[in-house]
Amino acid sequence: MPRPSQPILSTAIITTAALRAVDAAGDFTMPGIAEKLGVRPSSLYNHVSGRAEIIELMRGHVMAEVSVPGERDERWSETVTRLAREYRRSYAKHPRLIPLLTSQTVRTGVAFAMYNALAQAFSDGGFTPADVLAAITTLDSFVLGSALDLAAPEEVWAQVDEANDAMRAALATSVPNPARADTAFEFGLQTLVAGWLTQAQ
Amino acid sequence: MPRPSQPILSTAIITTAALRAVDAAGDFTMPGIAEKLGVRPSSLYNHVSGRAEIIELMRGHVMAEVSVPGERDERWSETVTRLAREYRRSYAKHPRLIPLLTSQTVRTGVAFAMYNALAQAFSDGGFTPADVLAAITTLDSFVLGSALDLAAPEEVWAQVDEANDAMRAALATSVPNPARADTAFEFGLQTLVAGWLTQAQ
DNA sequence: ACCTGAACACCGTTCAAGT
DNA sequence: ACCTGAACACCGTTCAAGT
Repeated sequence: MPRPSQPILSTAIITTAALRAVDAAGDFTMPGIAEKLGVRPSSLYNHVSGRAEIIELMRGHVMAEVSVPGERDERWSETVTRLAREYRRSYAKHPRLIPLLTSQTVRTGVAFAMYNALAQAFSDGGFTPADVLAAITTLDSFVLGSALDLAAPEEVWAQVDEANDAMRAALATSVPNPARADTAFEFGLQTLVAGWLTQAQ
Repeated sequence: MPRPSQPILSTAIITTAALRAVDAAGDFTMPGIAEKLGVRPSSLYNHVSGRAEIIELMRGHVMAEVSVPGERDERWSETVTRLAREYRRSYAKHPRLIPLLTSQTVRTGVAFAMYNALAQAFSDGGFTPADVLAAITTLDSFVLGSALDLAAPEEVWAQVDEANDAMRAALATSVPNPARADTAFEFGLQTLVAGWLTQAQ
């Protein structure tokens, strides 16, 4: 059947298949998702330009899940906190995707609604435009780094024999992922917000 | 010449060649570095188990450049600041390597001296063991995320037409990488330290 | 111990051929 | 417009053969 009357593929279908493969195996291949979709690898090129575009489609899919709240009656720092949690939560749904996204950082499209909301919040907090940009970048780095932590294996903090007393005590408190990663993210977010509140006076 | 009396290769030589390729092209291949070294791809396997080990060797090379200071007469927060800068500086030497390191986060070996020093500093600051672990994880996420930012292309903050007023003003302050990334890192580090000082009372 | 040469399975991508 | 089949260049890895 060279060409069905009804198209079998679409960018959405390809994106979903690729995301499923990444969730399951940590990576995807063109032949792999083609097989899952009952199609030949070359068929994919009728809908996407190549592997790179599929990665960008997955990035867009994740970003589209970030819901940016409208105006609310709350302090700017509470807005930042909520946006940060929401941002990270969308990454957390597909932890193994994050490493694939890091080879090319792109801040465009859907995500811009969130950047705008963050800019407004920091601006409300009294930050100068230059500091607004720096603060957003900080949050971005922190959220991305934290998301990478989610995909990390259990034994990230091994090598206890090399630890000093302070580090050994810290390691003794550790619990399995993703609970540890969650706790660490919340603590770090509190640190950042406390810092911004200080900087904003 | 099937086998020279003096070995041509070593893990160090292979690591350096791979690092050079990553710096230049953002990636490396087995045939690629073999050619640079005037050798056949299969020869590499006499010294490394494969591509994955070469990546770990590069990680080790970068981590080995992190110099951890001995005891000094300074506040714990100053120790943390200095370690964070040093940590990030070692990453910054090979920005394009960072994406290759993110598919598998490992905190072992050489880096442990730094983690120990950080644990001691936060412990001196009065943090509980659980919070020490969280604080180190926060710093780790932030430094890694910031390092990724270094490898980002210039037009990371494009799409100005979608920006609201606050975001537009922030973008107007932007300067080329890596100056922007440097500024953002320093601002973020100040935020974190201010936050930790607040949390530590 | 260490480099070579040949081989294998696999990948991403292209493109003319079909409907 | 969209799927197929064949083809290409390339990759990572293995392994017997050489010294």
